[in-house]
Amino acid sequence: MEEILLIDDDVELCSMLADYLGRYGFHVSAVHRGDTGLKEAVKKQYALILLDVMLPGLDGFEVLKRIRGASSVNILLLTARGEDVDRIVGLEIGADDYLPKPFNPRELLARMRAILRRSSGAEATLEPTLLRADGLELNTAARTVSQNGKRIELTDVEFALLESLLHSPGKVVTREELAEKVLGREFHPFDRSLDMHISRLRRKLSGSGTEDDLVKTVRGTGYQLAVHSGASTPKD
Amino acid sequence: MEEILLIDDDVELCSMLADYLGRYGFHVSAVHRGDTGLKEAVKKQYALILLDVMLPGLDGFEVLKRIRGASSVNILLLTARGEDVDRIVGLEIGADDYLPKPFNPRELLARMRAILRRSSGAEATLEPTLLRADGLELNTAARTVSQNGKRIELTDVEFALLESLLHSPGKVVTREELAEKVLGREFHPFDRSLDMHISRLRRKLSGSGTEDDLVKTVRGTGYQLAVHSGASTPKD
DNA sequence: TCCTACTGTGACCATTTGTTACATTTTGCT
DNA sequence: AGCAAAATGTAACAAATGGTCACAGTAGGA
Repeated sequence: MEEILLIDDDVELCSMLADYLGRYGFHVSAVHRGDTGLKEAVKKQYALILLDVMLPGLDGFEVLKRIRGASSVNILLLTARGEDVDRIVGLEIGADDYLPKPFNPRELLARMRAILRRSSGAEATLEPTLLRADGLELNTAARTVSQNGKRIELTDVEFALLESLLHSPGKVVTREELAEKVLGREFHPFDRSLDMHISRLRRKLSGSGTEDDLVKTVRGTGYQLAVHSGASTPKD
Repeated sequence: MEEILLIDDDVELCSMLADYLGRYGFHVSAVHRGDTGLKEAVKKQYALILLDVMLPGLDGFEVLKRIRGASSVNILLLTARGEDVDRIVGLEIGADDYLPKPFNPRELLARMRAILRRSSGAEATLEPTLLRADGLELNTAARTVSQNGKRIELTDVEFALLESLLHSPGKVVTREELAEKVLGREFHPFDRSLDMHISRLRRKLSGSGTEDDLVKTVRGTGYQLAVHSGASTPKD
């Protein structure tokens, strides 16, 4: 059931829409003031917000702007009586679409679906690419790494290295594999640069006092990310 | 070569625009009266009609209405006075877009292209195409960008650059790709202009203090737009 | 015409990455 | 155990890569 927030001071319209949209699989929460609407909009994660322009408490445009400052939730603007100026400004401020009042509920439904279709498609690119193990967290989308909540700055090679290790925590990753994935070239027995990068990575990760070292060497084979706490991401 | 019909009584403006647009691959036919404009509009199939509102012979709105009666050709309205009334009425009658005079030829070009793009594609609505991530919002229809609700002014190259990155937030885009899409040429290893544009773009985006920089460098490969607040990753 | 904004280029600098050399550890052998 | 060879760790330096300043060229607008 998709959660919809309806911000409109017309109580009767609200209940009518809640009823209508309810029949099509939407759950509508309605508030009738701009300020409370804004609060609600940022508090909860709605699939879509229907926002009227003429509002008591806080103007609809203002609400729109402030929501946009905090979130990229879908917003469909409802403009009071044919005021097309509103449409224009609304679109430029960042509404996903607009609908002039009075509107046909059917058309509203169609537009809502269009917006949701678009955004669900786009969402596929926003995969939550988090790799975790043992207090380590690597976010490939944000390209950040933190250890026990503390941010760690890594260079690109170090990042790729940790990413490869974190892909299968506890498993040994061969030098050959690492060379290919991290350095993008074949491994040569006398190439020491991998060792260097491991060394640098270790220095940046805390708990590098010989024992408890997160990155363990497997002599003759490769490296492995030590896993102490059982909580990890089963990826294979 | 796209055929454009320009209906405007300002002869000088007409020749200036014909010249300007000609340089961008449009062929502009100009007429200076409403009635002759109407005739021309229905006689031939134009890709787009630029229609001034204040016209001798026949009022611009009237022309618009009558053209619409016979054809669904693209129409961009040029409003003489900045009076919003014009805009409103124009859109309600059925113009695809409007542009208040005096306008920047560049903006006209951008809007013309937007209309043509829309009409050649499937949709013919006024829906904006919004690309978002992490407080950033890029509106390809209005050609605007804002960050956390605040408008940001970008040059064409910067806009194209951000657009390319925003197409796949959190993913690395190679230099080769960017060079082709943004600069329209092949990437040459010693070409530093991409770097410059990235640099300039970063400066305009807030949060450019090394860390949490929205535009991340992936050494040896390209760039990536960092996504921190994945809309799909609720922390609780 | 001048003025302005945008784009591209060369130069210079900081950071990252690779290499060499040497220290240290491990392993195998006697 | 003692020793040598092999593997790994790391410091120091060199090379590559990217960031940005400053300037030049260009195009558009006044």
